[in-house]
Amino acid sequence: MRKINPVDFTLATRGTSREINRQIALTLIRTHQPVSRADLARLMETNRANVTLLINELLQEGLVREGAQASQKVRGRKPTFLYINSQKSVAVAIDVRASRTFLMITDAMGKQVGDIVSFPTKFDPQEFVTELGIQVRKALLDKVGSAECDDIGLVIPGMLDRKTGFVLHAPTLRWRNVNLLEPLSKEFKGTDIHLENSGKACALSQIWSTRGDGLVLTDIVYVSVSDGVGVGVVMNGELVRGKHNTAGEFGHVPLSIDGPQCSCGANGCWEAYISNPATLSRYFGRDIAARQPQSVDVAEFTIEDLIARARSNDSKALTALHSTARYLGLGLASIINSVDPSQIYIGGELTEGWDLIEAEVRAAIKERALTKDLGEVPIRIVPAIEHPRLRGAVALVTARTFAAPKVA
Amino acid sequence: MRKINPVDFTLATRGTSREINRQIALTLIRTHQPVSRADLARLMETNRANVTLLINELLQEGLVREGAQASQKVRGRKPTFLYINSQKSVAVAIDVRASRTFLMITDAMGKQVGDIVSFPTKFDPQEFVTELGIQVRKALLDKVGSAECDDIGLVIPGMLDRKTGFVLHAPTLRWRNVNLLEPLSKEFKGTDIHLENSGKACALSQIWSTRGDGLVLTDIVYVSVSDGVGVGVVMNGELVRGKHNTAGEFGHVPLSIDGPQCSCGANGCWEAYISNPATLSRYFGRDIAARQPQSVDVAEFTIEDLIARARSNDSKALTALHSTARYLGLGLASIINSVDPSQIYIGGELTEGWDLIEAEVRAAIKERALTKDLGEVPIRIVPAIEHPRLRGAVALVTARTFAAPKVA
DNA sequence: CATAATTTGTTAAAACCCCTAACAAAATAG
DNA sequence: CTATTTTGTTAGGGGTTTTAACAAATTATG
Repeated sequence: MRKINPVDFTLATRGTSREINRQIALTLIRTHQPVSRADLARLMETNRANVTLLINELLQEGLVREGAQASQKVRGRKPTFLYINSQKSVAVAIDVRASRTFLMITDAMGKQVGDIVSFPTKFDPQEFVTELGIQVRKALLDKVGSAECDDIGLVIPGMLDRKTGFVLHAPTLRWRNVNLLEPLSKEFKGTDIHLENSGKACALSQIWSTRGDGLVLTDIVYVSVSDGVGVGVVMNGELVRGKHNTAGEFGHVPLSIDGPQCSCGANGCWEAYISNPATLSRYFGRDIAARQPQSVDVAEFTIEDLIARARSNDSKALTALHSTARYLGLGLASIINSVDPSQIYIGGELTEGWDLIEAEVRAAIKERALTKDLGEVPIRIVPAIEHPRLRGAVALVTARTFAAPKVA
Repeated sequence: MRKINPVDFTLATRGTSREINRQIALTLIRTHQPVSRADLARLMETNRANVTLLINELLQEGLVREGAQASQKVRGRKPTFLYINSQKSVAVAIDVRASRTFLMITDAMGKQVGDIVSFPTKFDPQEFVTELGIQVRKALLDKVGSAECDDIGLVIPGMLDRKTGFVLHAPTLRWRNVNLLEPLSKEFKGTDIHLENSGKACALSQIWSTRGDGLVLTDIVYVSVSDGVGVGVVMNGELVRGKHNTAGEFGHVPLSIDGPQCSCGANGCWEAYISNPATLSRYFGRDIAARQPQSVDVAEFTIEDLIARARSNDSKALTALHSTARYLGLGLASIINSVDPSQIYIGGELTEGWDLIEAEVRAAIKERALTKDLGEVPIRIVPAIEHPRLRGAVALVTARTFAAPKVA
């Protein structure tokens, strides 16, 4: 039950029905492929005639392709299978982080092409874009034989204004009010560029992922625990961006307003309890607020090292992790009580020690969850190997081609 | 950019375009009335022919009526004005509270008919429904001359399952797992009954209200401070309900996990700092957790009394209010950081002393808001005289008739 | 005051789309 | 080989937007 916006609506025209059904057909081919026209007609609960017309249009546009005829055991004419034409376009997914920038080439379906490449992130925005241009073109030539691509999805760990393409604030990159879209558009002429905060993009990628095709969730939360804490929320099948595209900053909701100081200036933010630096500080007995600005090139003791020590019976390490686990759970309870999601996804280095902390996390959640149901929200760990942020960057692109048309 | 749900979508049929444009026309008549067909054609950026056809249908259904011809100063044929036919149906809005139950008769536009009546709330669900039936029919006979109504919108201060119509937990009513929909359906045969949590309904009513017709907000938060703290969130023009319809419980997000005990059992919930009992306890120096179960019929010292004392230079009262103001702002900051709304609405008895606390609230918000924009979110006070919960109950009904059709 | 100009609202026909029904194509069962 | 079944296409009916033309109604103007 959405309200129609009386100053920004979309009238239905002669082509609207076609547009809607076209996207539904695309969605169903994407989630059910390989699939025949007759199958689609059954899935869509319409007639084959309608499907034929829809598919002819999609074939002509090159969005869909026909495959080999299937052999089935029942009698009757063999169906011709349909697939999303993944050769239709080439996209580049880019994950910008403080240490390195990662990139990956994908086809129109968002399937990875070739391996992931990475390079050190340059902190000067202009230099960064120039370097990115070189690396992207090199990767494209390597993997698809042409330096051209149709779409770029880029995620950064920070807040940004999607209308202007400005990075408002990315603490770890030390970017503030940086116009990123303009130089990118100049560097990559003729390609559509989609920017998003990495936490939001990760949340997007989870509702757009096609694994476990039966399961369809429209209300989920993605929590990324790393140097900071990023959160993305999807409600009613749509990413929650808020008025300034800064929604989802649960990382700065306090556990205790008198708690340790956070990098944002306030006290007792969730992030100040559970970020990797917070956990490490707890282990070393340091004051979190007093920590030096991180030097990127110096190999430091990492959270992975801490987890390793905890596994080899370093009781101090395990205690530090358990503290983090408890605070993680208490903060998750706030998210759960306020958002009531169907599922929570957790990413970040911390998840490699999930078996050590799961019980603590769950106990803390139940301690504050308002109802039994809320206390039992399923939590799925997203391992680093799945490259969730790159998947998020991909989702920025795929969402465009498969999303529901704007109507009413 | 909403994802199409591949297991629950709505195909466009022959009538879909009409359905969409019909609702758009209704919405525009509602927000711009009185309005002519020619005006509508301009607003909708379509031709007058299309509007004529749409309106003819709406006239026949009785949803729209023609008014007098307007005299305008330009030359040309006089336009005939169109209006929403508010006599089309009768609705009853019901606000159930621990002390009393309020009800109001409205027309199809949601306009109040007659005055608001109230009666003591019976705590036994069956008795409550029986009493409600008597009162509603009496009010209907009084105000519209017939005991029949088309829709009932009912809000309660608690969590409920909208699918089954069960009240999961309404602390102040002492209802737990009460089947409310079934006895209501029996009592009011042939009328559509819409139940909702009062905080959510209040949020709904704010996006559906037509005052200040230019202003259209799609991301708002309603915070109700009373015996407890209720919050409703609207994102992307749609109410956020979550998986179990329990989303929005920001009242139980902690300010300090070691803070005072809350009625929910956890410690340091926002509600435990800013609810009316919390403020009163602070004034009397009582421990909040130790307070006796409230006896309803005993006239107690209320928050209004406290505000009155603060106005007459009772410094202790003012201090208590200022503390509440600060905690209110700190909690609002959490909501602002996580939701990034265009506007926040605050209702409840506390708002009668808003002039005394506004500065403190704003300062506390800015203290924790992540960006300058977020610190400056507009806040609008909803005075009790507007009867926000009854307005919310009305919105449950009006939203149905004017909402965008489900498509794709 | 007659006529031109302008605006509103309606009607007829064209274009587009879904939907039913019939049919051709292609495969299996008997 | 024939009947049966399934797939995919084509033709026509009905609903909807859209264009174009027109009647109705009012004001401006010479």
